[in-house]
Amino acid sequence: MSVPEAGAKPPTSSDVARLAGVSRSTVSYVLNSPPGVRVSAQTRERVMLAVRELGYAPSAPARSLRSGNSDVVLFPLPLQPMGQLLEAFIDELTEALNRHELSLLIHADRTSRGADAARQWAALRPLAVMAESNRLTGGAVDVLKRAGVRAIFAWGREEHPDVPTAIFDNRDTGRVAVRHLIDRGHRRLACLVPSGPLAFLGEERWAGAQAAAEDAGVSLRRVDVGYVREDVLAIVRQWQRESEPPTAVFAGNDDFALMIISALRECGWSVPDDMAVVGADDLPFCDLVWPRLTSVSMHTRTMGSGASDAITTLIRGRDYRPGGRMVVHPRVVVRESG
Amino acid sequence: MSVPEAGAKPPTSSDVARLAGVSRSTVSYVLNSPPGVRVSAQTRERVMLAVRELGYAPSAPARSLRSGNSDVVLFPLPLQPMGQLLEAFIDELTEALNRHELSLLIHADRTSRGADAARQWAALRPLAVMAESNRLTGGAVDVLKRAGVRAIFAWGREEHPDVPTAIFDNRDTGRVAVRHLIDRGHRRLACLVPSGPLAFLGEERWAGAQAAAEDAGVSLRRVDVGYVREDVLAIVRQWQRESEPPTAVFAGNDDFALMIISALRECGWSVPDDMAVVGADDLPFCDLVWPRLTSVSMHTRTMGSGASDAITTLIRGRDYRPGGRMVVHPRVVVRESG
DNA sequence: TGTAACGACCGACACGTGTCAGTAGCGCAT
DNA sequence: ATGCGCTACTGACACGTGTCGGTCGTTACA
Repeated sequence: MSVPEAGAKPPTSSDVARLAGVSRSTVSYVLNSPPGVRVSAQTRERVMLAVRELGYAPSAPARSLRSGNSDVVLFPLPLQPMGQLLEAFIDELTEALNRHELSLLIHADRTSRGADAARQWAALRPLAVMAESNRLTGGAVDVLKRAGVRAIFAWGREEHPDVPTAIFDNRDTGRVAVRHLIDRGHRRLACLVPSGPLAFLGEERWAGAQAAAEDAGVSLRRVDVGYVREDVLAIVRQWQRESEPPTAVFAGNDDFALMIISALRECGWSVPDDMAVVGADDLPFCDLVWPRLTSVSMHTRTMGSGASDAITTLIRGRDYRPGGRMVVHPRVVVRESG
Repeated sequence: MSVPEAGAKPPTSSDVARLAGVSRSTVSYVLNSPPGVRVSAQTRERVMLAVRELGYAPSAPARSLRSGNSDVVLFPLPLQPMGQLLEAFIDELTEALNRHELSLLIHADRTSRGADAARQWAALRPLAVMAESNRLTGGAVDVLKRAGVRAIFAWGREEHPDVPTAIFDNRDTGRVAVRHLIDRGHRRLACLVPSGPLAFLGEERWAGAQAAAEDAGVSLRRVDVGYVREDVLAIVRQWQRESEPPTAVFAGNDDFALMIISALRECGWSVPDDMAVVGADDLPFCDLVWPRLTSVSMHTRTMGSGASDAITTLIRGRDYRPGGRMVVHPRVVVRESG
């Protein structure tokens, strides 16, 4: 067994056939064992031996050229903004797909969208594509369908008009958070709306929070705030000067919940007695701080396997029926802070 | 322009050629414009029009079958444990590779390793593979080399014997943290060693911390601790009963730093006056809490572009020379907590 | 008028695989 | 002796692409 050089030419099934003293077709039959084909035990063994000897791996490009598509589920992912939230989702999706002999491929590019992006994705001839909803615009779906992609899914905050969408509706997040606080008896509420790269998240959560407050006839004030500690401290100082400050705050996300709790204690207020605080995202540290942080969780893990089911169904049976609407229902994980 | 069905057969360059009234070769020349080939402007335009009309995207499998390899840099990634730390690294790597017309593909499978895994990766015929060091065992490297992979890299905590490795040495992390505390004048130190899924990280950081303390002749105690809040509280209570408790603690990671700061204040101690605290990983919340959290940062972003440079160098020029050793030097980001 | 050079395009091949149709060998019933 | 069915295998084709060599028409020059 000679030492291979990097960049060498890969061994082909012809090499294996030659070494095993059989035809190339036989090699293919041994490796794929299609229904209704018999190969004698000793031939099979000779082939497998040659495979191992050469370190042969069938060329995925060639197979998918031949078969028309691959075993790839493509997940174009902008890693930047959604990192923590999507991790469990991807994790579960991966495992579920692996169980079906499919492999998840995460294509990490953040730049392209629309038809251009679709052409890039289509070039890989994947079985399925699960893309962010707002990147599937301007004919992107058509390009993918034309390219033979069997299942097209969207995920994100907006439902896609033509494609089943896994909806992370952040209005719901705001809604359940505020409803929880109202159920706890609070009547004067505040909602932090963070600026910065994830501002859109804050806006949506605010919208849901506002709706919930209106429904219940409870006062809710909007507080815009930058992603720095001093802003949060200023807000608390302001509240301290008021005669009727809020008694509970939905912080918009866990980072801000952490900040505002720190700020409150810095100013001598206690949580949750003087002020209840609810975060969102259910990050790991929610369980690790004093007081433990009540937060809104999207059980994205469950959703991962759900998405996998949908994908495999669409791939196997070929009735492609848009309109399935998977909504992630957020729920409040009640801890000590509110 | 008819409505395409999902699962349709993708258009080929022959379709484009037919529609444009030229030969297939001409289509290929228009799309790739190889050196020394001329195509008239009007022909070119007719072809491009047909391309758009059909939504044609050249089949990546077919191209890489023809050319022998793809434009893919494969990154087999177990998303689970390293999430936050790797995010910036991947982010930067993606952008750097995109600049070279290469695309990063993250293959999310956690199960396989060694030669089996290598065969799976090799099947894609990628240009380069950047895998976790401890998965490149048992002939995996040979399989990849045999499969024509031009550049093989490892990343992780151990240097790979045969392959350039990007080393995240967590002993260094412990070392710089403790050295920082010593420089600040502390002489009685503690180091938290977390249990749980990331225990190995804690062990390495502890090893480095211990070495730094020994070098300086300073006392450092090891404190094993579970990933729950109560353990941390118990530790602080224990310290309060001692006559000469530590004056500074390296918490092992940012989560524990957060916990121990909370616990300390719960018990009436102030940070950093009564106890200095240093975390590690430099998570986003370090800047958002009171007091701001001093932490050890690995500037993985820089490393991403470094890795990209190495990869492209190895791919373009074909002199493959193992032994390059990229070490990520951690550095202390000094804030208020210690 | 002959021919050389050149621009613009085309035909044919190879890449590695899966699979269909076919064949050689053999036992067995007619 | 002939035909049939079965096992175990092989030969040949198609998948979609990039590229080499070749051809056809036009222009330039002697």
